[in-house]
Amino acid sequence: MTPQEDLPATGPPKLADVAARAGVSTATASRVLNGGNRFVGEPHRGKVLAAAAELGYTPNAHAQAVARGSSNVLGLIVHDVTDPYFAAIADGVMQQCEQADVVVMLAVTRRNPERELEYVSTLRAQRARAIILAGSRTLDGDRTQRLAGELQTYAAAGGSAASISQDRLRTNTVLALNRAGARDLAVELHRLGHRRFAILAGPRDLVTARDRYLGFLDGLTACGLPRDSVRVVHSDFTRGGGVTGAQALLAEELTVTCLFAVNDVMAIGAMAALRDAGVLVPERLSVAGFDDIASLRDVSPRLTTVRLPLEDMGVQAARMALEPHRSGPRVLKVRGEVRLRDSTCPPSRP
Amino acid sequence: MTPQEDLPATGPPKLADVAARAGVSTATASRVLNGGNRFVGEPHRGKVLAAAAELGYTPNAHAQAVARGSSNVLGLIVHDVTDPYFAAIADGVMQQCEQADVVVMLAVTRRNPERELEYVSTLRAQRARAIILAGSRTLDGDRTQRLAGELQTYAAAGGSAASISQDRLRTNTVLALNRAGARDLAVELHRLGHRRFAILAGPRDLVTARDRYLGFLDGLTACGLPRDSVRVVHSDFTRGGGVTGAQALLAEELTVTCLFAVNDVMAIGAMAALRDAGVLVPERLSVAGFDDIASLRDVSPRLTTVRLPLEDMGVQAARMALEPHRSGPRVLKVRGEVRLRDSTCPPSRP
DNA sequence: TAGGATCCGGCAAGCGGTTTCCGTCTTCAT
DNA sequence: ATGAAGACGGAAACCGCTTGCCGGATCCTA
Repeated sequence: MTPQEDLPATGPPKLADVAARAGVSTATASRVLNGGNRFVGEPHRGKVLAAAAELGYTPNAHAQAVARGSSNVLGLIVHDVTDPYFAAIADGVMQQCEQADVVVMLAVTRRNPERELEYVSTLRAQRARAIILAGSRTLDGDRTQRLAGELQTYAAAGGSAASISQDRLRTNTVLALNRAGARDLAVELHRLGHRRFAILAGPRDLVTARDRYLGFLDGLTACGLPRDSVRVVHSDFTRGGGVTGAQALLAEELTVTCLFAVNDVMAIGAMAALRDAGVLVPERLSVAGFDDIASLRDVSPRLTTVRLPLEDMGVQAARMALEPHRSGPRVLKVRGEVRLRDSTCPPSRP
Repeated sequence: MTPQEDLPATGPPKLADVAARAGVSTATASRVLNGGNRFVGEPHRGKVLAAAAELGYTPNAHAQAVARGSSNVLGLIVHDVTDPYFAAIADGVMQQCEQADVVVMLAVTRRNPERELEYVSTLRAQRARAIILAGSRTLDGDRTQRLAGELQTYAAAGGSAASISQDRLRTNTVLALNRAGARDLAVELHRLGHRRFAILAGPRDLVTARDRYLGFLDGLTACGLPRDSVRVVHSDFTRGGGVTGAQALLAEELTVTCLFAVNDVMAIGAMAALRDAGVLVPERLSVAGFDDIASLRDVSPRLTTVRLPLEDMGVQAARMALEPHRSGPRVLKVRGEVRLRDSTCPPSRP
């Protein structure tokens, strides 16, 4: 219990210190403490273990990484940890990593694509065993190409990657079928009797937002509604975006009966704005979101949405990324399920 | 844009490759690419940069860490990322780290104290530049001592740590004045007219829970209420704990007019249970929480709570941990502010 | 009892960088 | 012209750990 007693305060004890104290070579010490394959005879073995304990020795993971030529770090890049969507995914990823005895480095881009690129580079520098990118791609083809390129060289160098969202990066992907999910939702909402819709479509250049938006439109046109009868508002992909989007809608004469926000946090923001404006949900206006984030449990009215198994998507992505190398990139498609809840009902004035 | 063309696919390019291609020594290459202090003449400098770009060179952070004897990784240990409390703290920490050009490794304990210990060890192995522990200590003195010990040796080896919660680890701490905050809240609630209280006190051995619980009791007794007039229920420190705690309360004859849950997520769980049971909040029962997590914005009725500047606490902890070494551990106290909102009102049946 | 197989430690050569120290070449004042 | 002072590049010694290879001891078999 009394660590480093004879070290002259010169940083943490090293393997050599342990070896010296145990009266063996560093090779032997290394073998008993970390090396897996070879056995070491009992007299030595015990001494090394004792010495290590007395010194409070912890191997230098960096040194091990360089000596072994591999590390057990997985990099996870998300846009925003405080967003329950990413929190759920991160949770799944970390669960899987814990099982695989891998530690995760978390990077937060704050929705800045440039920073995403930077972080990939940083993680490459860490020689991360795998990199997972959660979060939608943008329509910026140039940047996507650069990112795909980074990932390609990373893969060429033995790393393995996975992305959660779109399969535009030529790498393993957990692909959410956003378009199909949104289409299903539109059909259900139409079946409920709605004919006049507004969409909080999120940013124009965010692929996830766009897919959901277009999918919803698909659904409506499939039901025979004219495409231009739908009121579309673009705003941020965040709660704040939901608020401002709803406010924009409220500023004009409100003739729609149903509002679709392309993700739950936007829907939540919208509902807050509607509440402030005294618009009743769902009586006056039905609202639906997308994702089914956990915090939905506690918003009222309970939000109609399309459920995505977020945590599991994180698990799957981690599994793909950690799995021994396969030939080509794999794509795992996950389909959302419509969950009709209290925030939607048949329109009052048909 | 055509990476590694002449390497025989032998992993990522190394400094030596760059140096060779540029026709200089590795020393020179190192100096232009990473070394900060010495200048390199233009002819060489340009060639090295070009070679590095052509090869797609990224320095091996592990090798750098071992050579330099230091790394730029900060370890952050939280109980649960999906809990908005920790998400907010993590967000603050990461903001600060980004500024300091430090990457963060996130570890999640799932509220298992043993795992906390493990992770400290792992982070020690990573030679993390700093370690931040967010999350309450337990009453388990033995374990706390072991943890403090780990941190001590870590500090002795040049690391610096910070904790967010209690100052029981003999290290830098952002200390939430839980007891005082809870006391203030109790006084306000008493002032509102409440005389019969129930407390969802969380786990018995969690210091944060205990402090808030005792503080609340302090406040009530200061107002002249007998300590044993208060109904106390112990359950998990989570939303689920709030649900079960409230259910336990509902199972008996409910005579209290006000319910205090020692954190917001528990309060939210409790409100859900109450809603399911048809108990109106606040008309029939006032409910209050603690923390003021961000997701409170969207629960209704809006929850009365004690506001803690979570994100800022994360920032401060990171700042402390990253700041050049000072003599002793610092303790930064932060006091919560009572926020009276819609979930509490004067009792109907006094 | 010889001879090979088997074990088990240690030596030392890396892993991919950084940095000290030294030598050469300028530059500039005297 | 000459010596001192810089400036700048390279050789090589690390950083802390792993691991291939070697050799001495022990064990087994014939």
